Amino acid sequence: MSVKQKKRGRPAGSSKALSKLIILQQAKNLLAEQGKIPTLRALAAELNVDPMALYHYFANKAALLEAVTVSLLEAIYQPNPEGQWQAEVRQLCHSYLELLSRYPGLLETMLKMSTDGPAQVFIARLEQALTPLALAKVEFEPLRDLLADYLHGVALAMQCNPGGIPVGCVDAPLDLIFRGLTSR
Amino acid sequence: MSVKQKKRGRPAGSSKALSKLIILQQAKNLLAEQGKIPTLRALAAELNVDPMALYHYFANKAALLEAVTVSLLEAIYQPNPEGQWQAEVRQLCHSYLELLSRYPGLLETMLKMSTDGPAQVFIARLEQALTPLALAKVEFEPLRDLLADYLHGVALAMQCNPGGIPVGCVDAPLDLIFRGLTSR
DNA sequence: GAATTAAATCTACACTGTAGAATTTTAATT
DNA sequence: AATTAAAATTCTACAGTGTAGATTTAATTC
Repeated sequence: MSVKQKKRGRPAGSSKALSKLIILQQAKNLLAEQGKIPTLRALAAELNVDPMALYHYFANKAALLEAVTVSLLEAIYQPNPEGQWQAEVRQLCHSYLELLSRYPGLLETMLKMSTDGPAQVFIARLEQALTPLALAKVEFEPLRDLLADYLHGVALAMQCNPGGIPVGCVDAPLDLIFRGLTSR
Repeated sequence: MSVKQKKRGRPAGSSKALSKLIILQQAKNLLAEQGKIPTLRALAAELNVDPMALYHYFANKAALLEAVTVSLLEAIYQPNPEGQWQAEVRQLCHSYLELLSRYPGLLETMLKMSTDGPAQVFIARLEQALTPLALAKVEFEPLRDLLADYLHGVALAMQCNPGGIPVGCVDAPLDLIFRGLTSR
């Protein structure tokens, strides 16, 4: 009887073993704990469930990771539109980077997603932070692209070099960007 | 005799089937053709050789990819230190991006490498292009970090969204950076 | 000529995502 | 109440991945 064989089929009573929420929560835990995307088998083991059970809730692994990404990205810093814009942007960037580095794989998942919803979250928050500047579209867009891609590059470096790069590394480059912005 | 069984053991005469160079060349071809890192089996098949033969020349797949990376990065644009620095930097960035997007996987391989030789190539060329500005160290370093990580972010976006992003997308953000640089 | 090294193949393993079928329970329909 | 359908789960199995280890053959060295 070495390995306990679990009973097959739908569980009795109202004791559903799983739910999207539970799966996502555990996936986030493992992602943060192990610093890398868990395998479906590892995730299922943690949930005490057969790996294939996950497919009842998500079409495939990519869909699961996208759901994790959407859910996590809501948590980035919400800037105060009436604050000091430079400090607000800085805090937003730090928050974004902390998230992307605490949950490796988020970045690639986000960039590969068909819906750009998650990517828009950062951009929307950036607009909030920059409200005081009242930038025109042609001024805002290059800044947005520069900032987003720069942070993605830093996040990628962080996740290729775990623990070796602090989020503060963006401060001097951010100053450089700000300088180009204030000297219009 | 459906499948032809190749003769085992060291080949006769001076007809060595493989060499580091041949492997690297074919790896680059497949990388560019298929737009993704080939499997060792695919690479070996293209070379008409057993997959394990590759391990005679490289310790593992990562080592092979690192060799590809080192070899390819030499090819980026060599700026003229006496040219117009803005145009030189722009051309360097375009060249760097074209390389990173033509050979997906290069970026991650480079960032994960222990030796930072390959990453230094871009930085050295950037210094060349910026010679006319005679920047102090404290001015150069933020610029270097900003530019490198920004380009890596763009390259990542390109490789997550194949064919959808032209290298020219960096032009406006580059102008923004240049502005912060000329207004010292 | 014997021993060593070089260059290759073969076999086999653990790990991955996941397709497809079987099983058990609950809900819906007749 | 009986039947049918749907939901929630497990089991089995497969193809694809990198690669460890043993084996084979030929060239080189002593």
